Amino acid sequence: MNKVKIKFPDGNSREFEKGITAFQIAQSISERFAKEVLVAKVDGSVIDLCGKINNDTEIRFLTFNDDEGKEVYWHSSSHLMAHAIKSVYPEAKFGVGPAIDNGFYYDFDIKTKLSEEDILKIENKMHELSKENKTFERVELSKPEAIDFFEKQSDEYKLEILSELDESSETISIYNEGGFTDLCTGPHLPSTGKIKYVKLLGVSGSYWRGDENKKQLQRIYGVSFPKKKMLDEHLQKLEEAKKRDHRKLGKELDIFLLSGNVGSGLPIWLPKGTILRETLENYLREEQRKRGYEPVITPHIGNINLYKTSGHYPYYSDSQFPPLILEEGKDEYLLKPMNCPHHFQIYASKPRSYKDLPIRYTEFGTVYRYEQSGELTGLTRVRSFAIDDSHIFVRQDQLLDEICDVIDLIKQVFAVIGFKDFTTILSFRDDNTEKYGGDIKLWEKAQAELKEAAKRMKLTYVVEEGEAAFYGPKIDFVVKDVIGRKWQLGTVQVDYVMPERFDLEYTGNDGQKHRPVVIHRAPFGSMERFIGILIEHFGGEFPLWLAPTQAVIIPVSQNFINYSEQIVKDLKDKNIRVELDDRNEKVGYKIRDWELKKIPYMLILGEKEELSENISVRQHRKGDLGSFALSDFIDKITIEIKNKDYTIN
RNA sequence: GCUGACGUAGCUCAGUCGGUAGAGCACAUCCUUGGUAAGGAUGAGGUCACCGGUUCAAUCCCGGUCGUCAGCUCCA
Repeated sequence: MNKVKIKFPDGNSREFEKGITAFQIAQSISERFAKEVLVAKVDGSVIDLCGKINNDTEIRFLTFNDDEGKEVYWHSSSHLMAHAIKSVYPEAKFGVGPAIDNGFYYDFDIKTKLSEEDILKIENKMHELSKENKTFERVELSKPEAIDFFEKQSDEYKLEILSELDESSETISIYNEGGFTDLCTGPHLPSTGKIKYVKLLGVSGSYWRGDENKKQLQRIYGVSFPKKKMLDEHLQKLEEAKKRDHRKLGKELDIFLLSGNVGSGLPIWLPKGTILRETLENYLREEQRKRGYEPVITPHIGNINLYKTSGHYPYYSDSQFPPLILEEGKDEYLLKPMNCPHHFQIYASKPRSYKDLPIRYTEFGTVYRYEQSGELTGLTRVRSFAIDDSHIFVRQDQLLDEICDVIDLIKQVFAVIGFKDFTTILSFRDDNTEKYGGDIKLWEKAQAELKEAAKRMKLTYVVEEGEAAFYGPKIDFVVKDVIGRKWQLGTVQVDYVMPERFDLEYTGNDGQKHRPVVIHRAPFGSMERFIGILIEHFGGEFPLWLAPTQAVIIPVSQNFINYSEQIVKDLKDKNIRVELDDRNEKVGYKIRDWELKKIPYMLILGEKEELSENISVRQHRKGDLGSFALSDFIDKITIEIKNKDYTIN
């Protein structure tokens, strides 16, 4: 047979000469289409366009609009960047350079510490190389040939990767474009000329193989596009995102303060931020009350022995503030890094019956962790934070239902806020037994139960092994911040280990002592991180129920301050959070000011309003809504607050 | 913690190739009493992050510390 039958995504098929390249097939569709095409997908795997087709198959052509097409585009861009680096710094040795969610990076080892100007030089070089439009050529080698090749270049990192490849199961391939060769499985773009608009975004250090004991290489991040408009839009999006950054908005809207005089990573809640936080806390308190939780309050420090029992100390001493030592070895305290040991003391303070369970203690408990200085960012990673914590003590037969109820609560919290873009991760143990406490059989049980609960609650989740806490597996709810960093918010953790360590028990209906299981859970995760993300989620335009200031009264002139004060009083009586702007300024000036502060409603009061005993309402972003009777306005916003509406009209 | 960058008024930033600094906004006072995104005038505000060194002289150069930012690592 000299023909191959090719099936296309639209269901049609055609015959071609055997050995035809994917590119030629694309050309047969149209020259213009062939120009757009980057790679082809054949029988489920992505291949180079120069790949020959020798069997009957299905083919799909991928362009930059396909995720897999983008990935190849950015991967090839990273090769081109490496090429550019190599031509500016010939001694450069390369680590890895993959495509990532929004672009690509490459890790490499050179003596020069790169500056912004150096990056620009590399970027310009990339444009030059792209214009040469060299083809990417794939060459397959045996392992010894490949080792020989990279030894000649004394490319130690590539050799390390090679040494770990299994030659019997993997084809070793290298790609060459314009004299630059890299170890790579591909696939790649047909040629470098496809990479048209490149922006290198920054340089930083990164440990070889992600291991802090290994050498630190330099990493350049970049992004590239086939059209200028796409690059411009991307850069514009990055700029827009910066405006929503909670660190910027937190300052502008007087939500929180980070002061070096207090200490880094120790946020201070300003009056406006405190309203926001307490509103969220009260909402959760009310939900928890309905679900049978009991609030408790515990101290911020605890005897160090508590943490020796729990196993947190000394294994995590690196990430704790050092102990307060009153008498060496006898009287030492720790700023609490978590609330659980305190809550366990409450449980253990008297005998418990199986009839008492589940017991659900809850506390907005502030904990202190000595996070590495380089990790601190705004409110999302801090050294003191309040966990909306709860420890639920259950019997084995209650565990699954209880986990489901907790998931239900977390889902409800996220829905009320309007978080839709989150991922759920089942964090399980891996084979590294040293990292985890307790009996492996109990772990397997706990993991199975979490999985079962996730299924029952219809969560779409991924399993990540090795991400569990040392005392048990967990379900984490993860969201991204404005610059794409992922943060864990809500969490549910199943714990068979701590009850053992603290010797917790209850009397069963058989008269025997039994061990309860503990669920650690936090829907917000921490108030700090949650509100950090919340600020970015709303871009500072909080829904009415959360807005620290819900309405501002603006008298048209000083003559209407009396009337305004009367309206302020009426609104305050109805628990509306209202401010009076009695500054000696024009209306337009004040409106602009409060629009920038993103205040939901402004009430403009002048002669017209005073005579008719009405108010004029202006809504943030929407403008003038016209004249209302005060009582109608109060009714309207009371409903809006009660419903916790979050849609910005 | 590591690599790199940065730190000037409350905020956003300019500036000094070494001779102790400037704008806009905000703030205060006065004029103005104005109707849906900036009315006018005047004024006050800075140990140029901190500590050392070099120098006749340091905000500027050098070293250290602290803080911030990006990334890595870590995150009970």
